Amino acid sequence: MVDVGRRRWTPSVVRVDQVDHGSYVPVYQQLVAIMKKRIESGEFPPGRLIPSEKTLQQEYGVGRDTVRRVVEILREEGLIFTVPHRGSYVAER
Amino acid sequence: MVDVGRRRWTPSVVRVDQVDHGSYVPVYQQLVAIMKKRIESGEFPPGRLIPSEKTLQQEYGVGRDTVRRVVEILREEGLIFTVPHRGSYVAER
DNA sequence: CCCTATTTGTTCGTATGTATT
DNA sequence: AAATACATACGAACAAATAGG
Repeated sequence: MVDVGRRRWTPSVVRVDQVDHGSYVPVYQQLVAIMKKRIESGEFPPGRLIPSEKTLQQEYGVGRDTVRRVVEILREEGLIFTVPHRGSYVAER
Repeated sequence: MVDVGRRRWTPSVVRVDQVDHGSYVPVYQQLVAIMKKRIESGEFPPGRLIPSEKTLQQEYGVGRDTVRRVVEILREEGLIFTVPHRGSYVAER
């Protein structure tokens, strides 16, 4: 449970396994957090392909712009590496 | 473009045109002037693609809003023409 | 060799939010 | 109020590389 901020009503705390379009926190930042969790949880071990951009778009109901930004950030932080036209793999350790 | 001298092997010129965010002149107007100069100098001859919006954003450290306005002005003045999903080309003169 | 599907790369189109001057 | 400017976010179109049959 993480406080992602909200606009009008309560919880003030929500699950972060889905994106909240009404949050003050940008969608791409929420998705970065989600993907980090999925990677660190071991769901995607080192060497494993993460879902394609298209899959991620559908899974989270976000645009490609957003997904590509998320992937770019994960890559910059060294969590994954991308092979053009093949996909993005989880980096070692 | 300014002669910075002190170099045997040419370019002999270096781009010093950068946007001044502290100026009273709006950033978009500064960038319009810069791009006009780049086009008229022959850096981008007729038929040549000018840098993409994203590239321009990065090169000059400005927002997309600003870049799009610049491109729109150059287009209205007939210096370039834009092909959707391809880019903007320098017009024949 | 060819055809097709998948996937990332790149670009412009459009709209909204936020802040500052 | 209006202009300026950056950030976020969704679409759409097409290219190019890859893999498989």
